[in-house]
Amino acid sequence: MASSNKNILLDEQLCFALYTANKRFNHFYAEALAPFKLTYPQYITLLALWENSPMTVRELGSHVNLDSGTLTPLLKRMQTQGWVERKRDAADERQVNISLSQKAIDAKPTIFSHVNECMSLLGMDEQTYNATRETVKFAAERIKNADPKKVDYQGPKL
Amino acid sequence: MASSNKNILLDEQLCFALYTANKRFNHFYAEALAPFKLTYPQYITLLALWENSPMTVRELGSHVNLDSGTLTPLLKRMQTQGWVERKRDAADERQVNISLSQKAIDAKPTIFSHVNECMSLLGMDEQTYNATRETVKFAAERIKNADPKKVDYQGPKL
DNA sequence: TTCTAGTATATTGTACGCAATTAATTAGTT
DNA sequence: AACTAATTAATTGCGTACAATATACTAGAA
Repeated sequence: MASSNKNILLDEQLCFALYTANKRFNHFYAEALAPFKLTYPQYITLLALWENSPMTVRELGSHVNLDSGTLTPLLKRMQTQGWVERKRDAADERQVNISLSQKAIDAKPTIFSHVNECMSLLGMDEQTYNATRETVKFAAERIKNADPKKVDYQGPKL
Repeated sequence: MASSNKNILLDEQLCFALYTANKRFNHFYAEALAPFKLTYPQYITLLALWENSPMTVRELGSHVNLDSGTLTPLLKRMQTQGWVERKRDAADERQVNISLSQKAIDAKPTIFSHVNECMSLLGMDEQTYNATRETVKFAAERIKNADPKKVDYQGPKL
């Protein structure tokens, strides 16, 4: 199987465009969420819980694509800040149920309206926004289904 | 100024699509680069250096969008692995010049052909790939120019 | 030349992100 | 009931990211 000898330039890489865009969004949300002392991963955790609370750590992780290694300390910090509550399930003590606190329930409209106002700064109309999101989702789906292990590396060991 | 009351759903957020796509790409490259024991940020550092070596830490950082807080330890690890060399500039001892090692120069074609083979697994034709990249770059540019600090938060302190 | 302002890198502290392992609990088999 | 396999969280270890600070050096003004 002949391999491509094509040159690889940083600014032409889709991965680098995504990497950069993601970091910019992180910075954007860090500022937008600063009044609430929330980080971006904490915010998407709240988004998931606002849609469905309570959830087990595993369920929550399947929504935000994070495992317990990330979620356990994150949720402990959110509990300390009063956003969520963590309770072992009485029926199945392996599970921990994560539920919204009253503070989180009350803050939802305030946070939504502030984030929506910040988002309007992007100056993207709804169609462009949706089209961009679907394009990114399409790429994400392709990446998900690609497994580099299928390409066995035969070259020298470096 | 009336703020939008629009609901915010996780799966409709562009930020979350980018966040997910970026993590998938990270995983993809982790596997693709495993034979070379390179992480993704180390790989883009090499890409920048293959285009232009040597560079100071600051110059390198402006290409990959990372500051010394990230680059200094990353470059030390890459030096330990034999990918780069770090030398204080004789003329201006504040600067540290980062240059490719012989190993990195030699490995370039091998890594390029292996990464290109892995990329072919995505099954994206060149036009789709380029269009997707430009769409993401366009969004990144918009985000860059938006400053949430311009939206002053008037609500209750949480 | 000496003081000061500016610049480049390094360090510190906090928070992810994830692979790998561990510990606790539950379910299934005999 | 006793043993085994599977499941769920928590923990550990490593590597980013980045704000804020510290340190070392250079350049410019008086």
